[in-house]
Amino acid sequence: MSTSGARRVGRPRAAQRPDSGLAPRAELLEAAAELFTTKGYAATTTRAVAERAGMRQATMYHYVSGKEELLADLLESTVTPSLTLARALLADVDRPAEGRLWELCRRDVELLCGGPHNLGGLYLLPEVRSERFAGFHAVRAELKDAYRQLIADTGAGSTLAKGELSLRTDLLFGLIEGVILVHRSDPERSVAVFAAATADAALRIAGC
Amino acid sequence: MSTSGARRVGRPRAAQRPDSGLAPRAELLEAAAELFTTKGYAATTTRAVAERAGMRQATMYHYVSGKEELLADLLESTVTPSLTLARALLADVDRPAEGRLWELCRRDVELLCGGPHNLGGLYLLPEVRSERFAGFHAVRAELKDAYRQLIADTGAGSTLAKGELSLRTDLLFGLIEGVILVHRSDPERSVAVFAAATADAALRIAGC
DNA sequence: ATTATCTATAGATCTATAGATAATGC
DNA sequence: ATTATCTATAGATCTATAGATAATGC
Repeated sequence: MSTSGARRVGRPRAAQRPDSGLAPRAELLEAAAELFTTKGYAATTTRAVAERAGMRQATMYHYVSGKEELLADLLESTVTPSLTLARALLADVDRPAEGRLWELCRRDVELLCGGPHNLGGLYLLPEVRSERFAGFHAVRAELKDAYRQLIADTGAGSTLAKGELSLRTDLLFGLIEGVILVHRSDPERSVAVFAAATADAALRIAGC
Repeated sequence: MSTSGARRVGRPRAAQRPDSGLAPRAELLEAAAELFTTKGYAATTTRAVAERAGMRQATMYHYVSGKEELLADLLESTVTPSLTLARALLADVDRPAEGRLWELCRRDVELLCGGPHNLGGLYLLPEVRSERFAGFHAVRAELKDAYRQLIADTGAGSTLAKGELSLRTDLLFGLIEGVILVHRSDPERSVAVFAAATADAALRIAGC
C-alpha cells in the first residue's frame, strides 16, 4: 500500500519518478512483462528490468531472487484467471457445452491479448519449456483438460474416438495460444471482435 | 564437397569426429538450428554453436559473421520451399481454390514440423521481430498474401468483405504457424496425419 | 533501530580479433 | 604459398553479494 503523499521509510531512490502507485514487486513484474514479451527472456538483463521499474539493479534482489522468479510469477498469473473460469464452466452442467466452450475460448483470447503487455507472448519463449516452470505447466495442463472435457461434451465431440478427441483438443488449444501471433500481426484490431472471431473458428475446429 | 577419405587442406580440427559429410557452413547451420529451437537464440552462445559443429569458437568466424547471420539464413530457408509451392498453386488457375488451399496448408505444416529440428519453432523467437531479419519478413509476407488470394478465390471467400478476408487470413495463417506449439505438445504423432488434420481445420476456418 | 535503497565490485561469462600452427599444393 | 584451423586474449558485458547510506519510527 503506497498512499500517495506518504513519505516512505528507507533511503530514497536515485532516479526520482512520479509514484506509480504500485508496490515495488509489482513494479518489477510490470517491467519484466514488458521486456520479456518484447525482447525475450534471455535477452533481458536484470539491470534493464530494475531500471525500468525505477530502481537500481542490485535493489531488485531485495524483492525477488532473480529473473526466473519473475517469469514464473508472470506465467502463472496468465493462466489463473482462465482456469478459474474454466472450472466454473465445467461445473455449470445445465448449459449446453457448445456455449460454454465458446465462452471459454473468447474469454481466454481476451485475457491473452487484452492486457497492456502482450502477456500471452510469454508462452512462446523457449525458456518456458524448462522444468523450472513446473507450476505453470501444471495449471496450464489443467486448463487444457478443461477444454478437452468441454469438447467431449459437445454434440460433435461425443462421437470422437479418444485419439481423435485429443487431436482436436490440441488443435483448438493451439489456435487459442497461437492467437498471440495473429494478434501481433495486427495489434490495432479490436480485441473483442477478434476474440469472438477466434472463438467461432475454435468451434469450427471442434466440429460444431 | 568433402569426399570421404580425402585429406583436407589446413590445420586439422582439435576435436576429431567422424566426417559429417557436410560443408563447415552447413554444419554450423545444423548446430544453430538445433540450439536456437531448443534453447532460444539469445541463450545460445557462439561457443555452443561452434563446438556442436565440431570446431572451436573462433573458427566459426571464418564462415559466418556471427549468430545473426545463422538465424537469418535458417529463417529464410524455412519459408522458401512453401513459397515456391504457393506460387505454383496460385498459377494453377484451373483447379478449384479449395483443393489448392488445402494442399498448401498440408504441405506447409509438413515442412514446418517435418525436419529433424523443429525449424518452425524459430518463428516464435522474440528476436525474429527485429528489422535485421527484413529478408525473412518479406518472403513470409509474400507467402501470407498467397494464402489470402487462395482464400479469396474459394467459394466461401468470394463473399467476404475486405476486413473479414484479412481477419480470416490472419486466423488461418496463425493456425498454421501456431501449429508448432501443437506439434511440440505431442511430437510422437505422425506428421502426415497431423498435417492433414490441420489442413482440414484450416479450411473450416476459411469457411469451406 | 529498522528499513529501503544505494555504490562498488568480484567472478563469471561471452564476442570478436590477432597472431600462431599444421595440413596440402605447386 | 595457401588454407583451415588453433590458442590466447582484450574489452565488454552481466549476476549476485558486501557493505554504506539516508530516510522514518520509537
